[in-house]
Amino acid sequence: MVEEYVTAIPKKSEDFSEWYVQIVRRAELADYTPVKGCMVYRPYGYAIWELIQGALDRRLKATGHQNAYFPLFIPESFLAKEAEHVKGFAPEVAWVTQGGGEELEERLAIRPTSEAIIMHMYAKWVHSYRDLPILINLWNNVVRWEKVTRLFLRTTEFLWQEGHTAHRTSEDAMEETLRIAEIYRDLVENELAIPVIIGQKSEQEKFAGAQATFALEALMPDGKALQAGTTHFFGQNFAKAFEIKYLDSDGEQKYAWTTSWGVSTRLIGGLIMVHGDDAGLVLPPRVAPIQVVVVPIFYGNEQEEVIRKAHELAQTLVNAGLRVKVDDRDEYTPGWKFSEWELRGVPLRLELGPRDLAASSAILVRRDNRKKEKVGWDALVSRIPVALEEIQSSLYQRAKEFRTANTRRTTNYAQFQKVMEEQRGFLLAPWCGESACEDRIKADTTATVRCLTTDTAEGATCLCCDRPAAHWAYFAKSY
RNA sequence: CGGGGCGUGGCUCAGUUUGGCUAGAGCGCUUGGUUUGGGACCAAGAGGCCGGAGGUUCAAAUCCUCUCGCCCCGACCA
Repeated sequence: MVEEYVTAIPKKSEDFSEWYVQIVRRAELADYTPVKGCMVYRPYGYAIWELIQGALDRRLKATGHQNAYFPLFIPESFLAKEAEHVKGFAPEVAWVTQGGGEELEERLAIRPTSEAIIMHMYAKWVHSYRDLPILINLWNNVVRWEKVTRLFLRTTEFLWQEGHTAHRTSEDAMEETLRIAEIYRDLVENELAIPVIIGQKSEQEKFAGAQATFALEALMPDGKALQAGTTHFFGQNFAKAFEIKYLDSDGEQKYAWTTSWGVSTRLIGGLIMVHGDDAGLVLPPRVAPIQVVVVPIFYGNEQEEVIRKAHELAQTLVNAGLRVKVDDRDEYTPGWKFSEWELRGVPLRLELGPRDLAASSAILVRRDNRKKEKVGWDALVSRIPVALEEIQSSLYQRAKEFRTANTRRTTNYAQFQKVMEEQRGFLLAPWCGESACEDRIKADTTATVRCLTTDTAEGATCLCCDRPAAHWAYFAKSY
């Protein structure tokens, strides 16, 4: 049983939304601003983002991608070149109509995504098959005028990365689209400890302008799905709209094949929801800005010695490559600090007091299960990295077990509706692929097709009509 | 955008129904002292003009109008 030390936070199980907002603010991850729908990423929250960035950036560079930067403003006419794209994004674009006090001849979109400006530039850069592929990634911000916003999960402005690639063949582009999806899976499952399913989006749910969209979907504790990342295969849609043509080795002019893909700071929202508990945030060690907090416990005459030793042990851990903080403030009691660092999600706490000093050891406490362990000073450097890995893997396992327990298979529409109403979670069901059924399911249950599976649905009929099913699909309510 | 809820020191809230003197509490904050192994205690302090604008009134946190923001349920949305 988990004891409750922080009373001011609502219980996760009782008021999930309020719990979420409180964690974000009390752990100092983010705060509201005077601008509607816009949030500040506070240092502790931004540090998590930097760790996620680092982890993904390494993976992207290892697969040949390069970072670049493109402008914030996109001329309206560019956005309009790909018909589906503009139709999809126009309703949520913020426009700049004046500059330096003068009306602009053509208004500028504040990028909701950068396909338009990037495709324009790629058209200038690509002439020969030798110029392909182009593998560029951007770390930037985008603006989408959302009607309803939630800290990290959906904000008017948010931080993300958007990759944009151009290829010689359809196969190359599709391979890239799927490769990135697997890189995302690796990132989200292994760094953030959040299990995901990957699958293709339905026609209705795919990206505006894409031929195929693949998504990572994660299950949140309230039974709703969170789209954790997407990759898009554009075919030649954008290449044709923006005239990205090259001369192939056979002497023919051909259109390039393009992709784009992105993950955002929304991942941080997923982290909070999936791993947090009634005492606050629980961070997977690999993305924890502080992996170990050392709390010296001192009484009058031993204070100096305890603090000195705490810093000495901390330095040893830092030298071993760990992210460590010593909380030697004397205006707070140890108990207060325990609660505070639990609220902030630090994976391991190292307690060092007079008793430990006498025994040349320290008490190591896990955030995820509060188990305590006495560790000799000499063993800390070897024990702590192992303990961090144990936590990392335990968080992942726990999340995966939750998902397994909340993924159900059904072919019966009445049962589907009942489960979606009472338990939520992922529902695997056969679907004909027609948007009429998709619409009906949404109207009846508010659930949507999260993604399709590659499982064949031979012999099965659609969940809600008489047609033969085309796919098994994952359904869920979503964020 | 529709329906509902809520905006009062940093935080959580009372006060609003039935307008009335200097707007309250707990926590937090500052200073001093005692403490310190699960959010310590005592004492003395600082801090709000009641989300914003307008109106009614002798008098507005309280009534009316407009407006901004946050939360929830929908609609919408990579």
